[in-house]
Amino acid sequence: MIPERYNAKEAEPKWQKAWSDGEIFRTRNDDPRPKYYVLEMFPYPSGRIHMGHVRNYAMGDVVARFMRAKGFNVLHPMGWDAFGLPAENAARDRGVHPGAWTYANIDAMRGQLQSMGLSLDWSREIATCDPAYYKHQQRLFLDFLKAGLVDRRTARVNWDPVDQTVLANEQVIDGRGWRSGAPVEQRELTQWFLKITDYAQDLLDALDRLERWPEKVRLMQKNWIGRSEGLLVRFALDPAAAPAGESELDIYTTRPDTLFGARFMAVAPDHPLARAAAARDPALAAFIEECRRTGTAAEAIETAEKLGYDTGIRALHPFDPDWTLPVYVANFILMDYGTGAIFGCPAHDQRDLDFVNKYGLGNTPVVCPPGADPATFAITDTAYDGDGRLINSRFLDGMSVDDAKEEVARRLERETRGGRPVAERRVNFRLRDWGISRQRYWGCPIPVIHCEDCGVVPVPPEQLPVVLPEDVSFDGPGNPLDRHPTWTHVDCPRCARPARRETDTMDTFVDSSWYFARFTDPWDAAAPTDRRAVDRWLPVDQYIGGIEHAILHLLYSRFFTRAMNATGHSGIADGEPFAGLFTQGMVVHETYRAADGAWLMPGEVRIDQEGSERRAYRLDTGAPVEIGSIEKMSKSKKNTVDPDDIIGSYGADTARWFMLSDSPPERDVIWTEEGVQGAGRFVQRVWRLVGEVAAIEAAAPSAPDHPVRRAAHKTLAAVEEAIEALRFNVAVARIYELANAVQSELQAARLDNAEAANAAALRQATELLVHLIAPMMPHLAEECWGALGREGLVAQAAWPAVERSLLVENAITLPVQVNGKKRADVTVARDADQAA
RNA sequence: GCGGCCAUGGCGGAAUUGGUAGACGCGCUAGCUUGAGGUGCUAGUACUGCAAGGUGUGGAGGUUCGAGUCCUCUUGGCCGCACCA
Repeated sequence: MIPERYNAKEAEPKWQKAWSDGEIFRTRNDDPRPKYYVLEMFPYPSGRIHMGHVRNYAMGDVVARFMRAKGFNVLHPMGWDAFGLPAENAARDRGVHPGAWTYANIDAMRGQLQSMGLSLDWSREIATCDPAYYKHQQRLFLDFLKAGLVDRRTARVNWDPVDQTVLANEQVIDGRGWRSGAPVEQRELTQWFLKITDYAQDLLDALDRLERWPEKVRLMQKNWIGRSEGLLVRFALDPAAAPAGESELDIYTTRPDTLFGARFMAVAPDHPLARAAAARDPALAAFIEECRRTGTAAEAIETAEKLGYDTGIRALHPFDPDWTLPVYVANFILMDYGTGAIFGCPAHDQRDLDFVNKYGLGNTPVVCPPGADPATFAITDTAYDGDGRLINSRFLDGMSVDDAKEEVARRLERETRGGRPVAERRVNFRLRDWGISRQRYWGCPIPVIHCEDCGVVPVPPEQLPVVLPEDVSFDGPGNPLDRHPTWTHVDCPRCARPARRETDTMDTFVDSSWYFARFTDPWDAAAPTDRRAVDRWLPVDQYIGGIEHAILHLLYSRFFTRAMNATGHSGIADGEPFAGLFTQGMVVHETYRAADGAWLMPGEVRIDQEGSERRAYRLDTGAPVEIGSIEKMSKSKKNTVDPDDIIGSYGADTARWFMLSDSPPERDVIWTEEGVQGAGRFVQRVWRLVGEVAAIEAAAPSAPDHPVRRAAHKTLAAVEEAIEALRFNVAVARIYELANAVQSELQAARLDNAEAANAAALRQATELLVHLIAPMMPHLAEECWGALGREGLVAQAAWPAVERSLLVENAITLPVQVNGKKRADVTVARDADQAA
């Protein structure tokens, strides 16, 4: 006897236990079936999962369960991106050790994920803060060091004054720290770098081959790598005014064609020539100091005037030694792009034009736009950067921009000064090396030792891991490791004399740059990876996560797999970690605001539908509440919904189903109470249908081409296609259609007094329906599977095969159009040969 | 400023990729049923019109027998980068 209502609260833990007891999601590396690796970005253990996680993991689980049913050996693991600053903040604010805080959070979140019924192989669980994990990361670091992929150098770095740490360029957003939001300062520090620029060209080229990546992400990475082709030109300096030892100024330009439009030279405030000149000119030194203070914040840059200081140094034009150009130090020249120096051509570069207009240096147009009169063409406030014919440029006159570029390059390449060519063609990248030093405690220690005599000495591999000390205090500012009384003191592995441990830890993005590789054999204690496992499993076939990692994590990981290939830790084809990438949209929700302006949580308001009007009232006082805009769920706007509450009241299947329905997965999904209720109604409707179908006696075999069988197989084909394309909302809609078809047929059958052929067809269609919902609502599917009298677990059942013959209609209805308007339908019988 | 994406009913969206626009869900309307745990069922729901019909995928053109889909221009919204020489 089947109870009337489906009880998710009882059913879900029951099936979760059945899956777990049967170890049916445990993946073996020696399984001979074709592999499929599906991975969702692992979470930071903040303490609670949020709806974004539910959406992300629901999608991944559909793919995992579907591919498993399709006969693949599916790897679907989960872990924790467990190092990071919030743990230290918790330690400081609440006096709990970062490790204890982190592991408590992991335990809580693991329980939440398990309540979602995800088909994860928990035996492969890893946490990046576990010495058993970061030990291997330290090993990778040492091997990268040996291979020349690590650099230690003094560099001007982004310093976050609030978090008291260095940030990578990628972690500075609009001139502010990505976590603290504080304006970033520039500081000179000795830092560890991973030489991602070694792979700039390859990282760029391979993007074109990542066909299953969103175009948007590929483009963002392309722009971030920022390749340009140009000319490095060595300008001679007028010896009369040059500082001692300085005879040349190297500039990089992508517009050598405009060389005859040059009006000035400019160098960055940090440029060696600027420093040399400042040494003999206190006013210049003061100007440079002023530039430094302006900072790099977006607002500062936008409002900043172009400022320059004439050093008195003069550069000689490469085509005319009698033509001298003043050398300025200018605040808008970046030291870390090109050579940190430019030649200014005001007529064809807006920044240069702004600059000359301020300092009265004038301009000479050298490119005449098509249609303009070369005799009268003049530039005043707007630089012209388009195509055209060269003018005022001696031997270049009349040439196109491209021809002129080529001509200048050809001539200057041939000329030499001091045994070197005056110019060289250069490919330049915007991408900088990845600074990984962080002055924090809760991160992976960089495994090197500083010895006064031997310099920087790597920790011998057999001494790994360098484990974080437990007894640290978070009272003072800066890095607690620096203040540790004993941990820093260590003997030099080379000369055995007292030495000092490196106290910088690695950027947490290092941790997440190879975890997907570790999942392939997380038990290996001897090495970061087992070559057979990692080469077999990687690349990840389908990676799913948020667009916010379009550059940071996804670029670093692409670098890491290349570096691992180079150091023998992997042999991944093309060096690419993720063959397929999907970036899912956010979960958004209405906001509610009380009369006093305070935000209210969804649980604090009651929504009334008054005709077509929706009105909100406070639950406690009944006072009217303003319904605000729909925004990303956030604590500050209080428009969050707790997954625990939803799973507790509706069940995980309802939450999963709603997350997958409604919006296309790459777009934002609006979480609504009505929508969840709709999903909950469907759960009950499926259960009722299954119950009624199961109760009907199927006396005779089904007519093979019964309409409901036809509908079921059409749906099967459509859902399969939709899941493969990750179009879960379409798959959901097709399943609704099938449920409607089954329900109609059931009613028809009841009216016919349960005609036998219908009953068998109905049963088959209903079984297909259960197969179809299984990847999305796995618990309900198991319950229905049993109710239909099927043995075993639907989670282990093979995906049904589409009967192709049922997809072809015997009769075709054709619209008859006249002048593009439908005027009639004509139904014709399909040719029997074609129908087969 | 540069680059990209998007635009379809009251809402989220679908459209076999150039072939009946609005599937499916939400909401709403009417009726029946149920009556204490998120009911169920039936019918309707792009706009306009009593109807036949007409109009309709942000706007304007174009290609085509046929355009939500392709091309050109344009408007609005969202996102990324941004003194990159």
